[in-house]
Amino acid sequence: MSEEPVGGDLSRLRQLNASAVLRELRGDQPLTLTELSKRTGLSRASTEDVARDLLGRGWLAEVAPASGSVGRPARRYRFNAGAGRLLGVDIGGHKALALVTDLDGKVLNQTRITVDPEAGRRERLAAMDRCVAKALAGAGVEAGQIWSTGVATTGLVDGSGKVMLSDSLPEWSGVDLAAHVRRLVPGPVRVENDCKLAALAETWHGVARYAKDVVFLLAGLRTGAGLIIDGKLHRGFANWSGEIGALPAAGWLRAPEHLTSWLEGTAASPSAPVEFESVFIAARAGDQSAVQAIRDYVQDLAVGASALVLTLDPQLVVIGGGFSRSADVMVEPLRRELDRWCLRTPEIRVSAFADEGVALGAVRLALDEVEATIRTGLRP
Amino acid sequence: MSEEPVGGDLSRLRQLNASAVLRELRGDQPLTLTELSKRTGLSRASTEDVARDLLGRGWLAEVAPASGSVGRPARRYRFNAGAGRLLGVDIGGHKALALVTDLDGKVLNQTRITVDPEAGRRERLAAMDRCVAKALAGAGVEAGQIWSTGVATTGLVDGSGKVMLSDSLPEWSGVDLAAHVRRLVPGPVRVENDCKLAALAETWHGVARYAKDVVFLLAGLRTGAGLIIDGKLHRGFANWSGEIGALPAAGWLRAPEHLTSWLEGTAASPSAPVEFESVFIAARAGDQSAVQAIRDYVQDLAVGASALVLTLDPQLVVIGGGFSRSADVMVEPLRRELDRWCLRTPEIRVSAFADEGVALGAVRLALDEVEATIRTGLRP
DNA sequence: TCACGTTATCCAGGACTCCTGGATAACTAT
DNA sequence: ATAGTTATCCAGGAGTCCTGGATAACGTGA
Repeated sequence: MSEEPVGGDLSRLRQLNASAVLRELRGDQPLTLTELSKRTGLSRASTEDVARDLLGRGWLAEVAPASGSVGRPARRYRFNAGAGRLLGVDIGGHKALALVTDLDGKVLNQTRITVDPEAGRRERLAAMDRCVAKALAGAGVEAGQIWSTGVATTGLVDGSGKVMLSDSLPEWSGVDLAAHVRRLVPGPVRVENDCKLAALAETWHGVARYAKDVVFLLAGLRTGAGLIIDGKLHRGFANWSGEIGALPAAGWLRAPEHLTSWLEGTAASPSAPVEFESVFIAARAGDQSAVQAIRDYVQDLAVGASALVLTLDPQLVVIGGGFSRSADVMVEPLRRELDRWCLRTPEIRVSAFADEGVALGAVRLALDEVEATIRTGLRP
Repeated sequence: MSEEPVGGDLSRLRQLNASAVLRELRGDQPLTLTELSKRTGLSRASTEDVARDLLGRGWLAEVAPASGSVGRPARRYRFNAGAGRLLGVDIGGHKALALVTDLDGKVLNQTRITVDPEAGRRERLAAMDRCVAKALAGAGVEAGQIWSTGVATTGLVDGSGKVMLSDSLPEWSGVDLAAHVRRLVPGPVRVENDCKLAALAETWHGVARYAKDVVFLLAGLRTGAGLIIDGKLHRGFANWSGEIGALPAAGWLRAPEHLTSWLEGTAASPSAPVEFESVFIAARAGDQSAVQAIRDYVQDLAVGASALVLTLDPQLVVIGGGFSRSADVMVEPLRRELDRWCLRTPEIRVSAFADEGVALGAVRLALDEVEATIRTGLRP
């Protein structure tokens, strides 16, 4: 139903076999032709032909042969991640973050610029531009070398890359991010919601690598979710998926207040997200009021999370977002709450990313675009 | 990620092109080679070759040429749905229902047997056997002619076709339905939950034909849901998807009580599901207490439904199950309730099936199995 | 050092599938 | 009848894959 493998020309067959070879080589260790041939099911001779082809086009690179085995040493190939460059941008409330990576997602440069949360559209876009320029310069990459770009933003994004609605950022609804970024870099530009991209990053290089169905919870000043279903990012009909927070019964809107009100009880102001650490630090030190605040928070979080879990029955729940650095104290209470509601409580893991997960997801989005073009014509 | 189109031999290319041709011919009207060639993108000559091949194997049938056009009349082909037979069985609390269909899902025989809700495992299985035998006889089909079989049951089903858990049917947990049915018919047998299959039937021949993301609500004495995501049935990691009713906040357990208590207020006993009609009839006639009972019911139903909708953002919500015959009086209240909670209320449709939807979904499950074998070798 | 086994690479030859383009067939319209 | 139109049939050629054999490169043991 979804993506019917379509037939066609003989060249189409070559394309399929070439992507099969590339897929095998996305694993980390280089492979010999014989190994490749076994994995793809192609004959050795054809594998050789395909590999020669891909090598000529720059998709593969040769690696020094392994020594120490009997027989003639085999040439070894690896995916040439350096063939192209990807750009991932996360434009949020307090910061702009840009990643320049290779085709494996290896970060060549990570640049962060702080942005005034009150900044208007013009100012925020300008900050993003500076951030991108700095990241490109830092990686020693011309804008023209960027193959594909992904952009993450809060709020709801339509298919063409416009921000439809954003309550948290001033003057942000309606901005055509894709068009704006297309002026900076060539190649395709895709825009997506930050929660969704954070989820995507987890299945790519994060803690959800081997799961097909994943619920990602963004736990921070905002609460949100991103869903991976059958290995793919689920968007929904109008890209509104995962917005369970809209249900008052879920309690996601009020959930963070348990933490902010605890902070207000202490001296620190909760304006900067860093300050939030203190609740978790206090809880870890045994402060009962902090423990209780976190418990209340998790209790509210868990109702919505349970709704997501009961709906989808995922293999895995990943906690990310601003609070995830301190999420070790959240996991157990969350598990207990989920046990209360869910028929089968999934595994719970904490994101290993700091705050670059969203931008990495944007890179993955950019890579999706590249891989789609692989399937329909191998360009370089 | 999910189903990577894999390459291979030249024969693999032929397979792909053959399935492309078959896919085009699953549309209702027969096509000429020229039309097929245009739709598949293949050259005319190759299309002819593929069609000749498929015709020889029995997958296609020739239709009398259309007259009245200029030029030489073209031969026309259609999918030969009569090449094989499928069996779909729905084994529920009150009845067993078996469908024998062709490869298009056209029903050749529909047989229903009533079963005592209190019947034990042995008795229920025996009733199912009788039902299947009668359906086969009624369709004039030998068991050996059945290519593939799907079975629907309440409760949760594991991957191998065992019922893991069923609260509603006595002695039903643990029964190995697949193994049992495999003694009746050759060919693959797959078992799945009834809500899920009802959802599948709607996307196949029901009111959800053109939607990729669908929430199906089973509204009856039991309340349940089946999810279609990206055109495919979503099962979840342990096949527990859609069980939002487990969340007390969703209110699905108590929802039908609003209707049963109204019925208890009247003379009729709510044991037989037919009696339920009376609430809806009364409501349609303007009985305010009945209208209120339905409103209360819908209000409880809508909370869980909203959770599903907010999670997935489907294009469409389909109402099926025992109450769906009378669902016209439910649609408007449901829409109003969903409007209260959802960011975007999807289209709401009522299933057009009576109670054979579940069995038809079982047939679709059987057909999935057949189509999978098409992609890896065209047998007959 | 050299033959030998092992493994990889290279090189036809053959089979299959698709494409192109032209010749032939069948039907309608004038 | 003849012209026009569309479908079918029939090579010939190109691309891709497979098989199997010849050659190359390396380690091992005599």
